[in-house]
Parts: sequence; C-alpha cells; structure tokens
Amino acid sequence: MTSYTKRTHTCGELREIHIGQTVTVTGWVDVRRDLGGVVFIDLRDRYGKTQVVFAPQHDITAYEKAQSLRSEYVISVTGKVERRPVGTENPELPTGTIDITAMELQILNKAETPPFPIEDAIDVSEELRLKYRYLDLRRPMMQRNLLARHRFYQITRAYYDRHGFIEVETPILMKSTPEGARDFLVPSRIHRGKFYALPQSPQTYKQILMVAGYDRYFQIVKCFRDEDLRADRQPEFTQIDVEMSFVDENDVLATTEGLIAELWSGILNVDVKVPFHRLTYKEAMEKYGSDKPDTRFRLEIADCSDIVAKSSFRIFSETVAQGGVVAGFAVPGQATITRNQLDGLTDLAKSLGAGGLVYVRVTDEKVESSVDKFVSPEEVKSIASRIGAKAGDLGLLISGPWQKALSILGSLRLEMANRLNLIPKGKWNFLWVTDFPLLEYSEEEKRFVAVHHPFTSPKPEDAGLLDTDPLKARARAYDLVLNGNEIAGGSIRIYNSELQSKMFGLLGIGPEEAKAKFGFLLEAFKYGAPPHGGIAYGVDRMVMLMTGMKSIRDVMAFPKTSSGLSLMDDSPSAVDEKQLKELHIRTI
RNA sequence: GGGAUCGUAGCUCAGUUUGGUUAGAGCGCCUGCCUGUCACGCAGGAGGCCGCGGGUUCGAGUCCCGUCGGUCCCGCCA
Repeated sequence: MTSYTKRTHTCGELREIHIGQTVTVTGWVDVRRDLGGVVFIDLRDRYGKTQVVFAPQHDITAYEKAQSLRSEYVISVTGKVERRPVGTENPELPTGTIDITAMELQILNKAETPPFPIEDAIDVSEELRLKYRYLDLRRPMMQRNLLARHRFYQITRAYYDRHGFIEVETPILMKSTPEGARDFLVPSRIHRGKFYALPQSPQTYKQILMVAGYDRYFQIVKCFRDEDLRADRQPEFTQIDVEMSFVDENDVLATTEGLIAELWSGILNVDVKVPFHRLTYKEAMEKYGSDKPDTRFRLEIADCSDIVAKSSFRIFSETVAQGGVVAGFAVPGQATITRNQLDGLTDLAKSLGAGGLVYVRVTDEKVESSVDKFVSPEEVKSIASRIGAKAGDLGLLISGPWQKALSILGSLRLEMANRLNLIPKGKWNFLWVTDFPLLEYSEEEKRFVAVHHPFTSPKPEDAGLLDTDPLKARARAYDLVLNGNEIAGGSIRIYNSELQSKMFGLLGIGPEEAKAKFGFLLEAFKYGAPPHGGIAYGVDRMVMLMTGMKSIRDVMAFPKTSSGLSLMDDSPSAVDEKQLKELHIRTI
C-alpha cells in the first residue's frame, strides 16, 4: 500500500488533449514562482516539466501548503488539466499550452537547497558535480546521455542477436597475465598469497569460447586497467566484445559496419555510409601523422626526405641518411603567423620530442624559411611545392626518425586545425586503419612487445619475417577510427599453438612462463581451435562522441576523477585491519 | 613519474602583479509584499578556516616551502 497518490501521467506527456481530465503527477520541484496570491511550480521528472498552479480559489489547503515548497522537494499533485489563459503559454515547453490547477498537494519529501541548480546551463566545477552525482544525474543533459547509452546497449543486443551471436558472461575474477596494462589485483582469502586479477578484456575467454564452438559471441562487458586517467580513459570502462569463428578481416569489418550504421541511425538518425574507407597504418602515419587520423580536415603531410637527402643542412641530410624522414605540411593562409605563435608551436614540437621546428613562409615574391642560411633556395622551393604551400601559406617541417617525426607532425596538424577552427561540426568520419606492425621494440623493457596483443596473427605473407626481421612483420589487426578517436580495435587471432608459442618466444616469454601464464590457452588450441577473430568497441568513447561530450565521464553514471577517486562515495578508502588479516595482506 | 592550470560566501568569480583600514560582485538562500508567472518583480537580510600545514614579516587572501584536491597533457594505456 502506498501512502500517497500515485501518478496517472508523467511530467512530460500532458497536452491539450488532456484538458478537463483530473490527473496526478509526481516529481521534483524544479522552480517555484510565488506571486503572493498564486503559486506556480514547474514539476520535473525525467520525462519533462509541467507547470502546476496553486491558487486559493482552486483549493485553499493545497495553496497554503504550496507556500512551503522549495527546489527539489518531492511531491505528488492531483489537479485538473486546464488550458493556459491566452498569452500565458510557454512555447519553450512541450507542455506549455496547459497547466494543472492543483486540488491536492502531498509533500513526499523535503530537500535541502542543492549546491547547484538542476538544469543544463550550469557553470559549476566538475568536482562538485561528481560529489553530488545524484543531483548532476538529475540534469536533463545527463539523463539524455544515459538514455543514449541505454539505446546503444539495446540496439547492440538486438543486432547481434539477430545475426546469430550469443551473449556469454566471462569472469570478473580471473588470472593475472603479463603483457598489456597494469592489472587490478584481488587478493584471495582462501588461497594465502594468491591473487585474482580483474580483466583488462575478456580476450582469452572469448578465444576459448571459439574453441568451444560458440562461433559467434558478444558481450557488453566491464574492463579494468590500472593506468593513469584521461578525458577519454577511466580505470573501468565498457566494451562491446565480439568474436567470430571461420572468418577473415572482411567478415569482422562488415559485421561491425552493420552495427555502426544501426547505432547511428537508431540513436542520432544519421545515415552512415558503409563500407568505411580503409587506410594502412603506414598510409595513416605518412599522411596524417597518426594511427587514428582525423580526416575531417586536410593539412595532409608530405614526405620531403628525397629533396633534402643531399642537402648541405646536415640535420636534414643526416636524418635521411640514418633512415629517418623530413616531412611537413602546409597551413593555408598562415604565412603571416607571428613570431610568437611560431615559438609556441616550436615549444609544442620540442615538448613532444622534436629537435626543432622548421618553417617555410610562402609569399607572392619569395619563399623563405627558418633555415635559409643552411638550405638552398631551390630545396626550400621544392619543399614548399611538395607540401603544397602556395602564396600566403605557411609550411611546418619536422625531421627525425620515421615514427617520431610523423607523430609530432600529427600533433602539430591537430593543433593547427584547432587553432584555426578547421574542424567542421556534424561530420562522422569513420575509417579503418589496418596492417599495423605486429611488434614494436620497448626501450624500457629491452624486448619486443605486441602492438595489439600477443594473440594477434601476423599476416600470412609476413610469417617468414618472424624469424628474420620481426619488426617488419605486419599484423592482421584493425582499428576503427571516428573523427580522430580510436573507438574499436581487433584482429584475426593466432589459432595454432605452435605459432602462439613462437609469438610468446618473440615477446621474451619463455616456454615455462608461457605455460604458467597462458598454458590453458595453448592447451585449448591443441583440441581443435577454429580460425577466429574479433573486435572490441569502446562504448564510453562512442557514446561520448554521439552525445557531443568532451569526456567519457559525462556518459558514465559514476566516473572517477583524473586521480582515480570517486568523490561521491570517497573510494578508494582504508579498510579494517581485520579485513586485511583475512586476506593475508599487510600494507607497507 | 613529469608538465601546465585552478582552489576566496552555497555557486561562479574579482581582489594576489606592487603585503597594509572592516575581503567585494552576480546568482542562489532567508524574511516581507505581490493572483498569470515561467531568468517573475519589489524591499530588506543572513552568509567567509581566502583548500590545509609551515615559514618570511611589525603585518600574509597576496611572498616562500610543503601538502591535499579538480581539470588538461606527456609518459603509461597488450
């Protein structure tokens, strides 16, 4: 039994067709306007707002009670839907042609004055929003974001179900594995000194599901990585995890494109053109200086190494001689950029590891550069021509090792696009980046590490390189990029235990360690592993982009701050000595 | 681990450059008046550990050191 009158309608649904009906609405007091003889209340729930009028001629008790109402009081109001007097309609509200004249008011709960108003246009620190997250989540914008996220889940489930995929849950308590990000560890009470790890992804489980014959799997799953946070990175985040058997890259990519199209049409009513453009990693780096290029604007990079290979400017010629690149891009109309701004760009380049930044200014009369003392005018002209700098344009050049120089150019490219407002709104530039290197060398660990993960298959034609020149081997890996954001990544996997063992060997994981850490997977591969591959999507990032947010925190109900704290419930926090003892743990 | 930036009323900020009387503004809040408002209006009022700790100084919101917290970035993120 409820002790209050339940709602007959939500606060968003009453219209002129309801005029004359007696209704009950429940919700939160959005704002109170007390005119003395009459009190107006905007009542809010997640469906909308409806104005309620309290006046003595309708009901004196309700009117008197309404004087005490304050923001965020929770009430139930019964009254009659009436047409608003001519001239008092509110065109801002969908319910603005009617209001409810109150006959009964029940105050279900009082509320303290909130530390910030419950509305979209707030100018308040994120710290405060996170501390009072339940109030922040009452704001229409946050409700819209979480609703979009909900729609995302529903469309995803329906799509994969329709295509024969089955959703399988995999453990949250699993084995800690080497490689990749730092694990979150969970001490075992029963097994003294042993630990579970929270999954960085369900990678090994989904591959084993393929061995088990569940040839189309998906899961909406939390993943955990104990690394530093960013606007688009949280220690726990959500992936759509997918794996398919008896497929190649094209099958995975096409299946993914189908889902993306349905998500964008279902949530944003946007038609996404498929298939998406594909770029190899090499092309992406050389043209955009990034493995997740933003193609909404140009500023494309051109290689000038051949022009300066014999240059008397030794920084250029020696870079080329050592196998590096001299490359750059043109910035239209920026020949007049100030010395000060150029210094800023130079500082940015240096902070990213560049030795320096060379610029070229093209005017109607001449082409001048910051290295005119060292580089011949013919070379400077050729460079300007190569990068496509015309009269009035600025050219920016970086020299250095291939990946480093191009990456810095990629950062400068983004910086210039932002400064000059070159990034158009409302564009959805999806593209695939393929043919990543399989391995890279880690200076820190003095060994090869997997670019994607250790289960990624090399391209068949590069298999021989594993023995001769492993860094040259390309992977059957692919990333989905949207407007310069990596939103999904996957690969065709190794399904042969010998090849997998060889991979571990290359990664410096010896047979003993491989057996200890991944023995179950190698063992499983001996019992009939099908060829398989898959992909995982970053749900938070995708919903962030879809809702136009700048941080994934705005599409997560309860995110952490950039130092990993939860300001609402104050976690992490100290625990009782008793708990530690049970877990055989001592803090140092 | 490193860099940048911020922390003053419930909120958003000014004041810090150049130390000096009683730390201000807008919004919000409270009280009163007001019967068609919707950023209601009008009048009045309350509200401060200047993040915290230490130092310099006759004197610190202001200078110095440390620390805690927010945001962004580099490293890190198979």
